[in-house]
Amino acid sequence: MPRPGELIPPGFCQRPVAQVAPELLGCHLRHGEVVLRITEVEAYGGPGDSASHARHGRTARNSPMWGPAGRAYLYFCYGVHWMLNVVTGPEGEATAVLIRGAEVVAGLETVLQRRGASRATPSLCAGPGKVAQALGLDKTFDGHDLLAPGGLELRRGDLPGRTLAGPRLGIGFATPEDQARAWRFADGHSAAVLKKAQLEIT
DNA sequence: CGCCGGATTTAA
DNA sequence: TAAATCCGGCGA
Repeated sequence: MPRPGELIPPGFCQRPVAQVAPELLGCHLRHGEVVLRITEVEAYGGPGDSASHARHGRTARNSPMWGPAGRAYLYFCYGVHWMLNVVTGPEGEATAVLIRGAEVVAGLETVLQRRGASRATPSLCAGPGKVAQALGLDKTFDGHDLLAPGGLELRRGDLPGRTLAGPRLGIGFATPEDQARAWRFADGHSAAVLKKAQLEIT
């Protein structure tokens, strides 16, 4: 990953979701002074993936998934949390990557305030709801272009120390085959990864 | 470590 | 009207 800090080019996100997802590890999410380094992600397929929000076709909520790659798809979960996804693949395919964990690179004071924490710990941004909260995201960022300067941006970071993979979390409603798919990826050298023991070296 | 409530949106 | 790509707090 040459030139850390540079905006990710559109071609990066236009590839198949299972290929893009692990390569997002180490990339940076920037919103104002806050910069997070991605440590854990999950790939979600289109209508054929019974774990995906796209499984019932296009709806008002998931419409950003059908749009161009590199856009944000944000949705509200369990009445409490916002979840950030990066749309991937060709337009109309409806695939996306859920950002599940991150480390703080810059803007720690702001992150601590948003998270209601007094000091940095490995779990400060470990969990999809925590990532969105740390970045100060909500509905207004749904559909936002992450590859253009301004607002929330996706930028080059560094490479993960070691890539781990395993089944996705919280998808008990999906078919056994889709539950078994190893579409959760994490940086094995990072502490900001939930249920790390369930992952294996790739 | 495991259970449990929170609080809202969504779509079958 | 159930279920949702969770989180933090509490008790053991």
